Amino acid sequence: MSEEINDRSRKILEAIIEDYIASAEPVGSRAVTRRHHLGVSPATVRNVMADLEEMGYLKAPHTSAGRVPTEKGYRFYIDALLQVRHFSELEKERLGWRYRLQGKKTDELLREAGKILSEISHYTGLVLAPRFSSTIFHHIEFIKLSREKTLVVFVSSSGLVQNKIIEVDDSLTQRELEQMTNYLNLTLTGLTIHEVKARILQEMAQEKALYDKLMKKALQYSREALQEEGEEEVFIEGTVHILEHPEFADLEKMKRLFRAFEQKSILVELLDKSQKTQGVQIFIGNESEYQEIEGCSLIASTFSNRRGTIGTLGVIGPTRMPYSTVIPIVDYTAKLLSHILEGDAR
Amino acid sequence: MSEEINDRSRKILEAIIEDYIASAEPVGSRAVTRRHHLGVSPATVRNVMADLEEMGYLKAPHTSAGRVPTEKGYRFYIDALLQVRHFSELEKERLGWRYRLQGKKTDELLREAGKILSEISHYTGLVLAPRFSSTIFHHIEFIKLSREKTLVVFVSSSGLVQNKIIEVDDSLTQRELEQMTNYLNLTLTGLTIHEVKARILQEMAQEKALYDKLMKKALQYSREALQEEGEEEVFIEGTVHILEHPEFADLEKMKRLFRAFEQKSILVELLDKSQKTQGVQIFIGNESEYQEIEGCSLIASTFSNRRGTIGTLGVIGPTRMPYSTVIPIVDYTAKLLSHILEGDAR
DNA sequence: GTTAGCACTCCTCTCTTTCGAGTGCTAACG
DNA sequence: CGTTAGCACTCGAAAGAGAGGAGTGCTAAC
Repeated sequence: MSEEINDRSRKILEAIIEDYIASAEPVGSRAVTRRHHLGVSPATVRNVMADLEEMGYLKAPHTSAGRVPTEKGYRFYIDALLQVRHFSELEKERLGWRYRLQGKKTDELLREAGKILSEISHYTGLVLAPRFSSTIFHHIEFIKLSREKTLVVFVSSSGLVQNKIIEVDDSLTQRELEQMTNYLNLTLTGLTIHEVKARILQEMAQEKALYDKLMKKALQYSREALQEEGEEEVFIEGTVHILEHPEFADLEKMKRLFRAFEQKSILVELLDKSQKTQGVQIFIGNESEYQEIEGCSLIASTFSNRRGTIGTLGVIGPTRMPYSTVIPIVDYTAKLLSHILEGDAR
Repeated sequence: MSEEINDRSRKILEAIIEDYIASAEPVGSRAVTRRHHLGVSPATVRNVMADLEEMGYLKAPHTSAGRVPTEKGYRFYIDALLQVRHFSELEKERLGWRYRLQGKKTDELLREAGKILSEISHYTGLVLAPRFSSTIFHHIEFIKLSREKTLVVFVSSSGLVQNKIIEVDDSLTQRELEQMTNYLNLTLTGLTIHEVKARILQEMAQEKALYDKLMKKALQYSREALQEEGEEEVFIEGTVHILEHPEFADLEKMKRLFRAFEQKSILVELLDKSQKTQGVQIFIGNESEYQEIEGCSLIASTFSNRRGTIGTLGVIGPTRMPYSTVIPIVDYTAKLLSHILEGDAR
C-alpha cells in the first residue's frame, strides 16, 4: 500500500514541516501550494498528503484541519531532508560567545554556556557537567573546622572544587594533617578520580606493608570523603523561555516539564545517554520514553577536553522546533566549549 | 464615613478571609452566616461587608459576586486577627526536619531547608545564603593548576568554600606558595571576610615596612581573589508547587513569576530587606513594588549563628495563602536552622 | 439596629447556530 | 495514468442566545 517516497513527496513533506514549525498551526493543502511554488495543484498535494499520512509521517488533528508532522515525520525530516547551515567564521566572531565564555571558572563557564544556549535558541539550555569522578585529580587538602569536623577539599586539574565534611581523629595535629596531604597528593596526582578510588583501595590492601599509621589514616579519610560523591550536576538555564511557545499553553504539559526540570534525574539520564555518541544528537518526543517530556525534543552534543568526552550540553523544547537553526547553535557551543577547555591547558 | 472596626466587623472580616483562603472563591453573605455561626443574618453581614469594602478591606470582583480580601484586608488580618499556632515540641519531633538537616554541608543544608519549606507549605521555598563576605575566614589555600592559573580557595569557618582562579607569578615555587598561605592564615584567621578585606588593605598600606616581597605578593593575590566575590546565592526550591494553585492558571502571571525566579535579583533584594529585621516578616502583594511578583506574598524569617543574622529564608506564594499554617513553618525552619548553625560549633 | 423581601445585576454554563477551512471523492482533462 | 477542478461533507472555533443562579443593594417592617 505504501508508495515509496519520491522527490515530490519529499518536497511536500518538507514544506509542510517547515510551515508547521514556523506557524504552529496545522498546514492545509492550499497553504503548501501558495507558500511554496511546487507547480502542482492543491488537489495533488492532498493526494500526496494522504499518502504521507498513511505512511505515518503526518497526521490530522481532525478531519477538517490541515496536517501536522508526527514524530516519525520529524525524524525523517531531520535525517533526510534537513540541511544544517553552519556558522561561518565571521558569524562566529560576531556572536562573541568566545568572549562571554573566556576566563571563567569551570562551573561558571558551564552555566554561562547554558545561558547562551537558551538565549539564542529561545528554548531551555541544559549542560551536564563533567562527572567529578572522570575529572583528573590535582590536589587534596584537609582543613580542620572544629574538634569534630574536618573539611576535605578536592581540586581537579580543571579547577573544579569538590568538598566534604568528615570526622577526623581529633588527636591529629595540623602538622600531621599536612603530612597526610603531602603523601596523598604525591600518590594520587594525575589520576582520574575514578582511578584515585581504585588506587586508594589498592594501597589499602597493601596496608599491612604500611607501617605508617598516618598514611593508613590518610587513605581511609580520603576514601571516606570520596564515598558518596555528589551526584551529577546539571545546569538548567532559561526555563522561562520555553513558556513563550504556544505548545505550553497547556498547563498540564507545562507542569510535567517543570517537574522534570526540578527532579533533574530524567534530564541527567537523557544527557548521559547522548554522552556515548560523539556529535550532535537529537531525541524527538516519545522516542525517549519519558512521560514528563512528552512532546519535547532534545538537541544535544558532547563536549570534551584533551582526555575525551567529559560532558553534554543541549537545548530542550517542543518537538516543533526550528531544527535547522538550533542544531548549529548547539554544535558550535559544544565545539567552542571543548576548545576553551582544551586550549586553556586545563 | 468610615465606621470604626468593631468586634463584629472583625469577626466577619476574619470569616471572609479564611473562607476565601480555603476556597479561592469570592465569599458571599450567605456563606459567611452558614459556615460561621455568628448569630446574625445575611442581610446584616451584607451591611458590614459594604462598610468593609468602603474601608478598603474587601472588594467585589463584580456586582453579583461575593467579596474578596484586598491587600489591605490581608494586612489587617495578619496584623490584628491572625492567631499563629506554634508547633508543640512533640510535633516538632514528629516532623523530623532536624533529622533531615543534620550533618550536612552548609550549602546542602540550606538547599534542604528550602526543599522542606516548599514541600510542607506547598509553595516555593527560598533561602538566601549567608553573604560570603559576612562569614568568618578560616583558611586560604593556593593551588597551582597550570603555568598561568592558580586556584585560590577560601574556606569559611562554617565550611563554605569559595574559590577563584587568578594569575600568579610563575616563578614562585610551591614552597613559597605555602609560605604565603601560612602567613595569610595566620594574619587573617577569625575575621569576617569583610574584615579580611579591610585588613589586607591596611597591611598593604604598611607595605613599605614590609621588607618581604613574598608577603606583599600574598596580600596582593588574596585581594585579587576576593575582589569580585560571587554574588549572593539564593536557593529556590519547589517552583513546581506553586503551579498547583488556581491563581496561576493565568499564564501571564505565571510567566512573570518564573522570570523573577530566573533573575533572582528581585528575590535577593526582597529577602535582603527582611534581613534587617528579626523574626518572621510578611510582604503582601504590591506592598513590594515589584511587578514581577504582583499578587504574591512572601513570608520570610532570618536565621543566624552566634555572630548574628546571616541569612533569610521564606516561602513565596499567592497572596491568598494560609498564613496561619505557613507562618509557623517558616518560623520553625528558621529557628531550627539557626540552632543547627550555632550548636554545630561552626 | 436588625432583618426579611424583592428587584436587579451580571457571571457562568449550555445549547445552537453560523462560518470557514480543509478534506476525500468523483469525474473530467491532457 | 497522473493531475486537476468541483463539490458535498465534516468538524472545530467563534458568536450568540437563553436559562439559571448567586449575590447584591435597597426598602420597609420589626
